[in-house]
Amino acid sequence: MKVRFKGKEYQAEGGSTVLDFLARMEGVEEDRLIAARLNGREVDLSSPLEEGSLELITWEDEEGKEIYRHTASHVMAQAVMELFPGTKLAVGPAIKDGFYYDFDLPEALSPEDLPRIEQRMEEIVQRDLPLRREVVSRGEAVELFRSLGQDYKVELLEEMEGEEVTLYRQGDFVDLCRGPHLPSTGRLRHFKLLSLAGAYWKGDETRPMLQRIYGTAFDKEEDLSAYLHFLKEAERRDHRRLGRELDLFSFHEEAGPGVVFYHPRGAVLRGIIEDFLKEEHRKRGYQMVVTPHLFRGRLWHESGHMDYYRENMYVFEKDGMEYVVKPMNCPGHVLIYKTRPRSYRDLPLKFFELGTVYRYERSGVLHGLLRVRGFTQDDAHIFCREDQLREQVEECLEFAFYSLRTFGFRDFEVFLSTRPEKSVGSDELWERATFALRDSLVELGIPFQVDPGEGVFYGPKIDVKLKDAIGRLWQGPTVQADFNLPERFNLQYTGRDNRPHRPVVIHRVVLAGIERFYGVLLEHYAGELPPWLAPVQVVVVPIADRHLDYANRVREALERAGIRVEVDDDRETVSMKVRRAQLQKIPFTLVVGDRETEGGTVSVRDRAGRDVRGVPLQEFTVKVAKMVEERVTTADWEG
RNA sequence: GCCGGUGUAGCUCAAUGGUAGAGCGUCCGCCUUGUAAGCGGUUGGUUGGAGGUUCGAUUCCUCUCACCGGCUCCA
Repeated sequence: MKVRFKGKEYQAEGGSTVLDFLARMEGVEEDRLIAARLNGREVDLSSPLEEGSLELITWEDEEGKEIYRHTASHVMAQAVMELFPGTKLAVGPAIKDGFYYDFDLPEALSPEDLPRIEQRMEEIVQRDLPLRREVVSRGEAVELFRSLGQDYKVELLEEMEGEEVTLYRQGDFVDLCRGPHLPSTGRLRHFKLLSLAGAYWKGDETRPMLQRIYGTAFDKEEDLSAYLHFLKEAERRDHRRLGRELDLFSFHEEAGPGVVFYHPRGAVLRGIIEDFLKEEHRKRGYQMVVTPHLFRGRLWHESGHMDYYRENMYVFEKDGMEYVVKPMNCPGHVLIYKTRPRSYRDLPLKFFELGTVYRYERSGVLHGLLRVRGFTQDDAHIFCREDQLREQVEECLEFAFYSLRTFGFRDFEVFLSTRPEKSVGSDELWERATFALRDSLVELGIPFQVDPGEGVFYGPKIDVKLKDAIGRLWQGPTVQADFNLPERFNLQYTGRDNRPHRPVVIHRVVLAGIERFYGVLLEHYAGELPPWLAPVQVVVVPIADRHLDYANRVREALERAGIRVEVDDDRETVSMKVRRAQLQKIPFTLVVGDRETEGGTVSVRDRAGRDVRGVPLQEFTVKVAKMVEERVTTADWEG
């Protein structure tokens, strides 16, 4: 039979396996092979060869990593079964950067068990057990897993369609699995178990809680250590730690979870972000508004929030009246819209607010600044005609990208989220809104993915996710088209025809929740904020007491140029003061002693430790002021 | 909310049922200092909170709060 491989056609014998064939091919390293793609299907190396086209799957392919890690999850499952007899297996897929397996265990695992399990995995690797694929009828499989007491597998089988299923066996271990897999457990090289977690069976909180073990596996040792290094790096950048170390913000048990206290330095950074937003919105024709935090419940019934969002709202009663702490700003903006008749000539009308909202979040989900209960959005509502929708959405997206780039983010991923199950409004309205968003993205040439069912209850949305310095994605701007809100509140404008018309509302945020953005920003820069964002931009270090006067003159000169500067006048050594400034991640440290005092200069040390002496004060001031003005994203003194 | 873990001085962490400790920090001296820790002393704790077991609890048990890793949810 004929087999096509890498553009050439080969004659192959019947009855041979994929591996038999590949092993004979030029440039194929047998022990690097993971699986193969035969006529478009992913198959095991041990599969029988068929006529058609054959492609390699190696570690370099995404599928290769997946298969490799999926096998790792089977090895882990076998290890757990051996160590904890009676364990019931749930599911164990490969995920981004690793794998997990969910178990129903007779006892609770503790982190100390992970090394034991890892060790047993090593042994299984040593045994070099072949992974054998087996095709059986669904009935047989049900019988097998029932006899093994594997109830979850039985449940999975009962929900599956088709009459045949595949099993994979390695030694005594058997699992229901589509495959493919590595040819044998001996092929698994570098792996590590990372953490333990609870997880509901099928992600359903009404179903049993299982124990999940997360791990990762790599082909090469250096890739594993690079990944472990990445995890360390993420920990080093943890904004919660930076917030404490840099004295930016805190949380307090006595104040309740999920509400942030910004310290003086932290408030400076927040102020810079807010000033940026106010200025940019003003430039783009937004009108700033301010609305209260507390409304009567009535408004939220009208808006639909009480029906669709109540579990997230703080609702209480006073004087027999229902009140709501606002979880969103839209109803407030609508009230302002409705204070007078609007003409088509007023549109688009763009109301912007740094609106602080409170949303009840379940206690287990709170996470530093990234997930809080009280936060401020750079929220705007654009009231426009339907024919202006696309152009307005495009403007929003451009605004968002401009802002993110200014703050130093370069890479983005864009998602279009469609109608969720729990939602208001007719199919027709949803369709129109969804198409408007899609068209804007297409018009701007922005690549995007569709996220089905992930829209908000009142409309579809575009989400922009930003990639940080170490490649993690974070939720950023969103733009939502809403035909429902205008309907509910009976919003109108007078058209050219002197008749009432219904406007469309666009909800959009640029940096989104300021708290979340703040946290992401800290992690992105690992606390080493560029000069325009750094709460303290310069620390002046006088060498001895006699240099204090000059240090203060330097400070005043810098302050006159609008630079945020402090003098470290503690009676400490220069080394100590430099160290403190470095640990505080201050962009520039100026050491001043006799030479500087005489010459009217400063010694500049930047965060990277570069040290340039004898810089004229004037030159330093101008250069830093320029860095701030230009909002550069680094703080290197030279280069 | 659920599963697991953790809560000891401002921070990082010791103390396995028998009087709660270290380093750093704070404060006070001395040193007047040239680019990431000068020296000495001092201060600091209802061991997250409440209850229980015990002659005795940081340690064991129950409840509760907060935090951490996840699940679910989400800006």
